[in-house]
Amino acid sequence: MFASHGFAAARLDDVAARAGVAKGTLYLYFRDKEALFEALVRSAVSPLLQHMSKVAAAPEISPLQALETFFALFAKEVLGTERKLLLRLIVAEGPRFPAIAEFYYREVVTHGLRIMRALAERAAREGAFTSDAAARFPQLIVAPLLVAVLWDGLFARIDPLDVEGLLRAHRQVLTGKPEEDAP
Amino acid sequence: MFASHGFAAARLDDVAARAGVAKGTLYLYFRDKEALFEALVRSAVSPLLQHMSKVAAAPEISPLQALETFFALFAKEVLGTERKLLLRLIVAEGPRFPAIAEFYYREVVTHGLRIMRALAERAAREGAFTSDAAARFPQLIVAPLLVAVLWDGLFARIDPLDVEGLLRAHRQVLTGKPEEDAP
Amino acid sequence: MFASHGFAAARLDDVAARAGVAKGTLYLYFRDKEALFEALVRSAVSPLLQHMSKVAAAPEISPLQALETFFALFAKEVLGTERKLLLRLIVAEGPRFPAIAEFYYREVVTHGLRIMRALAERAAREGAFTSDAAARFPQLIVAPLLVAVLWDGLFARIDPLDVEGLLRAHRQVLTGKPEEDAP
Amino acid sequence: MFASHGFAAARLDDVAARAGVAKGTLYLYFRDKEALFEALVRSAVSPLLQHMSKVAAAPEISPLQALETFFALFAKEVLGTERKLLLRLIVAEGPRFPAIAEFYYREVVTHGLRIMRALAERAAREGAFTSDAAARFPQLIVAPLLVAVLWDGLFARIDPLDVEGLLRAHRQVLTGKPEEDAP
DNA sequence: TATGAATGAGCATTCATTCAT
DNA sequence: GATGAATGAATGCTCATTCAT
Repeated sequence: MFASHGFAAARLDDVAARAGVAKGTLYLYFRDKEALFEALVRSAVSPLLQHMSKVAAAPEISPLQALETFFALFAKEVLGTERKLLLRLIVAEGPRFPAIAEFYYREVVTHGLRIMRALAERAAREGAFTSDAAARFPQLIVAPLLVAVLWDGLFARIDPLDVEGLLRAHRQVLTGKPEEDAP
Repeated sequence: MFASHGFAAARLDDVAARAGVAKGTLYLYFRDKEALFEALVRSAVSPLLQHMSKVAAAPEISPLQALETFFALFAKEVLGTERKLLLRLIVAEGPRFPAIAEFYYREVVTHGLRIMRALAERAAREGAFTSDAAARFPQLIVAPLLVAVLWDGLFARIDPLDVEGLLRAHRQVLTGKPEEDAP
Repeated sequence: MFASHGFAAARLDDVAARAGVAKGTLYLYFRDKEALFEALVRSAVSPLLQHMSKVAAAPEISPLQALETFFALFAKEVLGTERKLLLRLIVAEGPRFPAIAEFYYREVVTHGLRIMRALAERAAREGAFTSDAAARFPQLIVAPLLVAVLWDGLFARIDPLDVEGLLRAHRQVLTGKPEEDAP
Repeated sequence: MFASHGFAAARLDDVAARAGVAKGTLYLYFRDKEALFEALVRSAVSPLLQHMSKVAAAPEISPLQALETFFALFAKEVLGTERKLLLRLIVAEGPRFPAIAEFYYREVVTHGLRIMRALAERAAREGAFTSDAAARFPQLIVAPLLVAVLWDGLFARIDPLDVEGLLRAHRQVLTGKPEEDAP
């Protein structure tokens, strides 16, 4: 409900109904709507973390392979599931919920950027990336993923995005190669 | 009010107060809250479009210069003003206001991407970009800008972003050059 | 507007529009909505009075003929026109507008009943009516007319009323004749 | 509240206060103001129906006695109670609430007229009525009752109606007898 | 005299929150 | 623990009324 309606427009009636409990029951577990919302985000974030850890724990494969794997995982496990809604939710409601934003920053953003940075540094060292720019600003690696998620939410019906093509092109830019080798 | 509170949480009382009119007056000009919201977005978007067109219509400057100008303009006119709130607003409320999303797509996204595509094609042809990847997916050029806006709204207080550095690094990645010439 | 929507639901916007003037103009002529309403009713009542006078001024025809004439006039000039709305309006809003009710009583009801009473007295004297009951309660003569008006407003769409038949039957009852002579 | 103020002017605040509940509580039981209004009419009408059925189901009493009983019942249970307000309410608001009008027609009018018609037919057959006019248009029997209710609402303060006298005179007219036997 | 933009009190409706059972 | 009926503050919207032009 929160993901599809936003914080303010989500009704606790519906939340309770979807949870299969009475509305009053919610208040046994959460002080108020905000607390429920924050708990939801926190709990929804952990699977995201686990997925990220998987990628991070990947064995010694080349940076490019790691990037490809990461992108594929993202496409499948975030864009392909309701997890994309979580991302949108944080972007939409974060500014009004500093606690949420901070939590998300601490639990997801720093981890993710650390992994991306390590990847980019290795890639720069090994010559896979044309510079250490992405290592200094690992946000550059993730930015198109975020665009994909938001595009999906906003314009999917008008002009669906070729996510795979976008990510392939993104890798092309990062590696500076005019053409990507067929897999 | 919309930008800082979101659509649902913005109260028309406050909107009217800020506008210096009585609540009823709003209804002389807008059918309802939603119409007011759409009008706001429309009106706030026009100057953005004009700015973009200016850059696009720039005469014979190199693609890299155009990129730099564009980024600078963005940093100053969007990130440096309340317009960044508008962007966040659209991202946050767009999914629930298809009309807004479609309007924004038609009026802003297509224009913007067309300009970026033209720029990227020229850059690819002239060898300024390492490939035509950005020409095929001009979203790649804009993605870090969006990230900058969202980062600003979410994490500015915790970990402010070096926007200039980010954009410089972004240009570095796009051009494939290990280091950018000092301006 | 008042007739079809009732006092409360009639909007002065619409009244002004139908009158072809601006809303503010109404207030040049009427202190407020109530004053306008009362003026409307007062002015609409006068044609009713004129019609009644016609009947009253009828030459020396038999009571039965007078009755027939009166009923026919009513069917044509009240039920067949928008005047029936006025009647409904007074019935509906009268209880909340004592001034209206009193005015209507004074201007219409007393006149009407006086005429009916005179008619009934003559009819009783001449043996056209079976008793002086209708002379003592001339409302009895008018009651079916009122029923016809209200029925028209409430049930016309479900079960239209044969007004002519009703009034013929009513005359039959009043005169006590098993069958009415064909005219 | 509805009866004394009309539908539009009745405030749910007052309704709730009179019901001894909070305003929000009303919406637990009725979808909106209109639904509440319809429910009110429905609930107020049922006792009326039951009373009527009682009289109708009366065993072997003469038509005249039935008529007398019916009129007495009406005087006591409608004119003597707040139910008369209901009648006025339906007359006043019916035209704007077709559902109400139809419901009232189906549930009350048809029943009532059927009973009156049966009574009138028997009376005509037995010679108690001078013709079958009232059997063909049973509205004629009820009309003075309606007049009594409306008169009460409109002119009671100016010129109270002798209801008993009116109804006695009405029976006189129906039966064609110059004078009614003392009971 | 006429306008119509502006007003703001008023009201129906919603929904987060409470609490007796 | 769980319920769900009840609450009442909050808010979008309407419309009679005013008044500067």
